[in-house]
Amino acid sequence: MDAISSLMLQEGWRKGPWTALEDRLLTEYVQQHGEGSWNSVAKITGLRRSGKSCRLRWVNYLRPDLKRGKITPDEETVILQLHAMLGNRWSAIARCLPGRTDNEIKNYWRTHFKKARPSRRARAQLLHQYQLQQQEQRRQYLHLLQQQQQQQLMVMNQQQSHQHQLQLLMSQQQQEQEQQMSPPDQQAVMAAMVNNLQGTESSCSPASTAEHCTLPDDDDALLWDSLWSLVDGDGSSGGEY
DNA sequence: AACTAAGCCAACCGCATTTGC
DNA sequence: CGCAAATGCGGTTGGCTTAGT
Repeated sequence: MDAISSLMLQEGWRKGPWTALEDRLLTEYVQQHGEGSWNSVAKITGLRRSGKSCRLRWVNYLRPDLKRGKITPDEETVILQLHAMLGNRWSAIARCLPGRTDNEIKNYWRTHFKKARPSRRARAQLLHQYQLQQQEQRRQYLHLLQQQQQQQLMVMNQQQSHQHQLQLLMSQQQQEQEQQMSPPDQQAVMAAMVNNLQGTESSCSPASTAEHCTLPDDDDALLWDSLWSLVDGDGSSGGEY
């Protein structure tokens, strides 16, 4: 362990507002080493800031591509629309607004659009309403799930009967061919049948069904958000208390 | 002028996820 | 595969500024 590291461990990390010198050291570090490896900033530059703190300072304040100044009406519209769709997924919203940070958007939304904290009684009422709403939404979700499972079942049944038909045709074809047809003809017939089958299945094949009917595994929250906005109709129900 | 409340924003904290070993 | 470290994310806090009384 070098002298700087042991000193930092003894004295602990610096907190609070960043000074111009600290900003300069961090900026120079990023210019030389690129973004990332934030924990080595302190070791290399002597900054007494944690990696987390350095990353935050860079991402929210020092990055050269940041847009300064107030949020424009256009940006505000985007924020509102995306928040209605995504909820409090500030980083996802920020990715759609180049030059704006998740922190900036979060702060903007909270100061401009977040509802004032209601009274205790109002909160109790809201909680009750929310619980009822959740029950209803779960019920609707389960209903959708059932519908989806039924659809998948139908598709599987269809496939099975297609396969059965195919097997029948193939055995018939084999018998006929053994009696009269030449190999090239058989191949052509088989190809036609497979094509035919694929054509009927193309709109509801297992793969495409899975792709269209299920939602991304990695994003269960999105599933609920989507369902909620469907159920809500106006899509503006992202109540946050 | 002094005080207070509200608005605003930078920074911190804790937790979740990703990555490297 | 399991663990620790690094990174990312959303919620919260604290302090400065401004507007209102």
